[in-house]
Amino acid sequence: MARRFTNQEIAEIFEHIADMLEIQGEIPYKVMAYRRAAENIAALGRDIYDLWQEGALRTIPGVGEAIEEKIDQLLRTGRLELYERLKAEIPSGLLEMRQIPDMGPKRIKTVWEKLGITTVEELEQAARAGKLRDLPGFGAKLESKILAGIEAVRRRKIAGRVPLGAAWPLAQEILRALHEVPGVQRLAAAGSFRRMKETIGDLDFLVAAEDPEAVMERFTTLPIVETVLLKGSTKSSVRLRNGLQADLRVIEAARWGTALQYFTGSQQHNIQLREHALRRGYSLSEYALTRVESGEELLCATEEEVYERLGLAYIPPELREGRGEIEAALEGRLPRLVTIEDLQGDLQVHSTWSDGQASIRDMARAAKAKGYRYMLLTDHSQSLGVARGLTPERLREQRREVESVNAELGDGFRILHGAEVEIRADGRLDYPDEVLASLDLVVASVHTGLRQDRERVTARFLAAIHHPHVHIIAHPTGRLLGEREGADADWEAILRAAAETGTLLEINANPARLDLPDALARRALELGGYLVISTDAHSPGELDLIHFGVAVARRAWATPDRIANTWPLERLLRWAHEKPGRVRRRS
DNA sequence: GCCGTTTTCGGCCCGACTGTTTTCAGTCG
Repeated sequence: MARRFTNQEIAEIFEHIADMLEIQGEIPYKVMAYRRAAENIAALGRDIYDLWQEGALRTIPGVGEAIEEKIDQLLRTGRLELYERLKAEIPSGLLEMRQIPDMGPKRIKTVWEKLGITTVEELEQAARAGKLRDLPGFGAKLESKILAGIEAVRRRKIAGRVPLGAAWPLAQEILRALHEVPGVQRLAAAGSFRRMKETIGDLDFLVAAEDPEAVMERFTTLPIVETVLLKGSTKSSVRLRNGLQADLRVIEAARWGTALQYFTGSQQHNIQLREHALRRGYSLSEYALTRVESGEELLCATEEEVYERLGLAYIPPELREGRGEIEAALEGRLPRLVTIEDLQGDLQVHSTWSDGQASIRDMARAAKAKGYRYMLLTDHSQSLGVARGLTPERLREQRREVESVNAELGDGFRILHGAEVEIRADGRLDYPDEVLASLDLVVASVHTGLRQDRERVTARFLAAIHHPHVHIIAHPTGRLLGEREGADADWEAILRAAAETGTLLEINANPARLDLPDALARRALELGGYLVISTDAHSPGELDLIHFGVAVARRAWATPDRIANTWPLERLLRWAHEKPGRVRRRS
């Protein structure tokens, strides 16, 4: 049997195919088709093998007859003829050149054909020897830019995508600085940052101002700017010291709506929106909606106007990924997305009883101050030694403190006594059933053995989900963004079992995790499941991370009703206490 | 290569900036 590919690996193969076809000079639309298919496969909430077996590959947007056949060939035989052929034809060094700024497919093809250059090293030598400048479309300036680009790539001065949480403080710093510039009328961070995507490729800022010069000047001379990549009259790009690129566009306030819409993206959403506009007789750009027939410009000062004039309900930024949101807006079936104000409590909070940094009282006061009605205390269970997990005896002692703080805080807020219980390597839980039964709510999670094989990991999760006293599965995949992949498991089976047993799946709001990922969260909802959004706070300040989790839920199209910590306490507890009945019915 | 309340063929979003150019190609988003 052919080896198993992940969705990610298959997406990468099509991405490489697109790069190689592009260098070969294939028509751009074909290249775009492979890229789009790759993007949608990477963002799939389902295992592509399941779709393959169901004969449903064509339900993936951008997958038609030809690409379906190629996926089938790959999954059946473990090889893809087209891919192997292209790899034989196109030296791999040419693909590496794509990372160098200003080296696109045409220029790569030129140096390859005219000078026989096939590696970055050869490109560097040719540039140093002044051999590039005489090529058609090249010149002395471009030659030195290419050399600088090679150097930047080598010294890893060019960052790939960074986790949203890492980009957050940088964006705030830049926003603060731009806010101080005189004459700035409106200001926003756009792009994938505004869409709250889990990783950010670059930072995009939009400013409305009378005098673009002053804003551009301030932006390009910020202390955290390493180099200015380009600076025009309405657009500047810089590379920040950490390697992240930041772009700024300045426009007049009257065009704010179209500009913000354009700059927020995503590219796929914009393409689809602009196609939709054309069908309705408008050409849409960042400047205006233009009637195609008369050339008349309609200026939109707000995004709401843009969508309204196109006959669409307003589409929140988190949904703008080209995954059906325009059709939904057209038919008036966009979900009413969950907001931070909908939340009534935080369902994963630690204290100094295990590895937290604050007392139960301090955590509870902070939670109450946020307007919550409840908080689930979830210190670690005994086997997690590194986190000073609690023995059953300590857990009983802790209950007394919970009761005393509850009495102190009075009505209107309640600390629920719970625990974050290890799902052990054999699938059993880290406390005996009678201990679990004594808790208000039980959160179960995996911290060790994430690298077990797929069948074993899946079995562990299923065992926990079918346990009558487990109510929430925390940070399910165990991934750490930019550091560690999530566990390899049959997520479809896990999400389905969770939905059937009414086991809640956590969206962990910590920006290092964001787990469940948005695609799996959306699939969980499709399967009829319910989620919670929790911070996993280890200090009072970390309760504020909740907005990252809300963003993931919104990107998963979640309505408030499907997020269990929007429920009143009584409903939440009733739901939990009904679980043993649901488990029995299913087994 | 994908896709369809203009189409199963003929379209496929729109614009800024740079450098190499006498009017535009390439890259990028």
